[in-house]
Amino acid sequence: MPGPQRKQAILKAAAGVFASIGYRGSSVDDIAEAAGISKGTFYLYFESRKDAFVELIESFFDEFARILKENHERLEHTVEVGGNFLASWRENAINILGFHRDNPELTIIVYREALGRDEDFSGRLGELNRLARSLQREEFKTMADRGLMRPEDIDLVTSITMGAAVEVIMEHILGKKRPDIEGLADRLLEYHTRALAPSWMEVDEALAGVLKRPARETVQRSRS
Amino acid sequence: MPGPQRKQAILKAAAGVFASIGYRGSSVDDIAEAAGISKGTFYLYFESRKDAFVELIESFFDEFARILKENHERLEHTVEVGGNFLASWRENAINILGFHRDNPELTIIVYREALGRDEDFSGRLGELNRLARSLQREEFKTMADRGLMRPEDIDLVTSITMGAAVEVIMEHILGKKRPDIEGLADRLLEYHTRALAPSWMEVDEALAGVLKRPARETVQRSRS
Amino acid sequence: MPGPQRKQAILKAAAGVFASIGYRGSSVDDIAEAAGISKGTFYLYFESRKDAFVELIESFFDEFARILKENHERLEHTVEVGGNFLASWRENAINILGFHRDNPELTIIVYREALGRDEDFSGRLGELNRLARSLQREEFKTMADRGLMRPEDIDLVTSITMGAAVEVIMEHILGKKRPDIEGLADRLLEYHTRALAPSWMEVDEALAGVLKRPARETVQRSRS
Amino acid sequence: MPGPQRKQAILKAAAGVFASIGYRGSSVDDIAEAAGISKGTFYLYFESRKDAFVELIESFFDEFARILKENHERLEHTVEVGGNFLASWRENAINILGFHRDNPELTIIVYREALGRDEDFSGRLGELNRLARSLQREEFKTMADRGLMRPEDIDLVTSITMGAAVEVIMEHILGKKRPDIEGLADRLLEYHTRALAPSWMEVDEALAGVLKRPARETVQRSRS
DNA sequence: TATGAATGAGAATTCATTCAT
DNA sequence: GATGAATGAATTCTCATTCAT
Repeated sequence: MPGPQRKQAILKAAAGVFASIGYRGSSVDDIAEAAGISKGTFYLYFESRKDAFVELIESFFDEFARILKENHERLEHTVEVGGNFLASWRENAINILGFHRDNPELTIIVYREALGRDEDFSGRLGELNRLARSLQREEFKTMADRGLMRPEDIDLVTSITMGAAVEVIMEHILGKKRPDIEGLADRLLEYHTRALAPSWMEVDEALAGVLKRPARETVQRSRS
Repeated sequence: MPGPQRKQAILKAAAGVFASIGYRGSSVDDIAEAAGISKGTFYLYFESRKDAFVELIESFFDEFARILKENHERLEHTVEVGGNFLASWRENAINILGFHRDNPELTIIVYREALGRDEDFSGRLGELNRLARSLQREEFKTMADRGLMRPEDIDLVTSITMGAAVEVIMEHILGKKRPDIEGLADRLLEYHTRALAPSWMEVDEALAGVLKRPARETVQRSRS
Repeated sequence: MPGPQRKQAILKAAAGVFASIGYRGSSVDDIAEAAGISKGTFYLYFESRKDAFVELIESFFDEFARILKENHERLEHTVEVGGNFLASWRENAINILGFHRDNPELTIIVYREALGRDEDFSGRLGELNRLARSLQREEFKTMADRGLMRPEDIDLVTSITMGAAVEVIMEHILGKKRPDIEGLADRLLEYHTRALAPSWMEVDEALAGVLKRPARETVQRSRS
Repeated sequence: MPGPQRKQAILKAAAGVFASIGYRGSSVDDIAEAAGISKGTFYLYFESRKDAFVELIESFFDEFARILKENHERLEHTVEVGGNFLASWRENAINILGFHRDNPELTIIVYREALGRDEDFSGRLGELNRLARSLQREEFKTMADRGLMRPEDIDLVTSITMGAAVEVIMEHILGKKRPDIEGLADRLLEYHTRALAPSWMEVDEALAGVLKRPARETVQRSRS
């Protein structure tokens, strides 16, 4: 097996091991066994167990950061030119959910293991977290400035949407064979839109033009 | 120092150690030192390092489960008798946020460390998580059945509210000297209420009667 | 066994191991076995195998440096006040030979192992070597200035006397049950005195007043 | 590159590596890299790392032993026929110093590394050492028997001259760009001659006829 | 011949747990 | 009860050596 391919194979095996028994709970032996190689071989490709872990984290980081930035630019641009920002928002959500669906093991690793405060990689992840928060915050700021959302405490709203996203990813995407990414994006978008909509906005209408699976209730003018 | 009291002192020290350097990153030496005892003494009170960790988790579990059940009963009862369910919800939120504020170290331990899947305590925590979800789900079910919220995908809404809560706790309560529990509860309640309100509900009015710090926007009937 | 005593016992065992199979050839297992303890216990008293080695080296260094300085001062003082410098020289030699006789294992370690260029302790030993050379050089300088020795290349003479001393120590002291320190000192002193005596000096007479065992030949005015 | 030539090239590279980072500190990788070959190739020419080391030692041994024997025979013959034994001695010294100057890496290896008692090559070196000592001893014996030197403890004198030689080689030849072999031989010869000269010998005169650079002091008949 | 990926035995170090005092 | 010295199993990492290509 050619070098780089073997390295990828080991990384894949390592991702599985880290995801299932955790970084701290795993040993190089576990990884070597999972990859079907000897311990010595592992060290041909990585300097240390942590090295492999960091490489996984980094690859997640790089790709995720790229997506977040693209999303950010799309949304900012859409708002700027007066386009349909809900449609942009939805697309962003789909990108993010899809990315996690496509990287289930890294997702587990990053959201579980990497929260611990290990000198080395917790810094890297704090960085990722700060990046995500700051982009998200800016987006909300932009929307709030244009009157597209209620002038809520943006920091708190950021926490709410990010926490919700993480939990939805962990519970509704990981472990599902065929997660309905679009449906989840629709529901998240609807939820946050209703929560944040300024009073002038015709939410039902706005959503109707954007969601793939239309909002459930819309009507139900009951009580009247 | 009498036995049970000493045991509590050790647990307290252990909580500090686990919260600051993690379960896997800590040693019995660290705990013993933090508690001002010798390693041998630690083993007079606990069978193992994991034992102490599990006891901390358990105590968190027990207290939190009690709160969740009380909350659940209060809300169910309020809905049943046609009382102000938003007020109940708010009270519940305050209880939960307050509990975490009062147990910052255990909160860190549970939400960070315990996510890893160690055979032993991950089971216990999964249990807690399942309990919280199922109570929350039932509450939403009750509300949805009575038309108090849009008949959303209740499982997903549960994930959203729980994820949001966890993130808010981690970001806006832990590490703050004087977290504004009531304000946070108000904002969360408002957010979820707006997101979930059925079309007949006069959200602004309903919230006005419940929130300590009134919703910001309320008016802004713009566009008209 | 009390702590410091155990530490000394381990150091003693380590000295034996290092002396017999070398620093690089030895393992912590060897030392632990020689000391009759477990590997773990070794690490209660030393940070690493190197740590134990360095401690041995340092103790050798400190004691030897002390002796060298005392010797130096004695000789310089004797020369200054016009005393019997050969007697001082002899006393110095006895001190040095005696020190090595009393520390045979450290002697082996220092003169064999420590010559290799390990980043850590070779520096320490280079220091010791430089100290010995510079003191010796100064002594020769003083003697030469006073006309007490031929104005040879002092650096080379220093190498000769030091090399001779090391070899004599290794071959005639180490491994002997009862090395005759005084006899060896006599012979070395006689050798170097004859080699270095200026032409005015009555060597036989001068030595006769200093050596314990008188020079052998002295007479043998043969041939004439 | 033809086999034997390649083997020599590898040995040369190995000598450099052993001399600079030591036998025990070096790896087969280091040697292979220095030789510009792969690790596998190394094993085509040598059975093991130690094998290469032993071969270097052996070649040093063989050549050095040859020189020592030639020297020995020359000196013995000169003495036998009543020739100028000091001139022979000087020539011997030049041969030995020159040999070490021409093989600096092997010199370092042999005098530093090989002192450690590794089962395998320490035996070989002990042999070399014993050979050198016994030849030297015999030479002194011969000289003493003829009254050419004071009847000193020959074993001790052997240690003195050998130790001096080693130190002079290490300090005044290795690391110098153009060591003055003849000058060093002169000085050593003069030193030992003065130390060992029987009372009948006119040392200054005898040396004057042999040294390239005449003895420094010679005169300075002071005091008289 | 030459290669270099793969192996695995070995060495250092850590730390949970035991137990004699 | 309390101690802390001692233990040894577990883990990381290295590197001499092998062998399929």
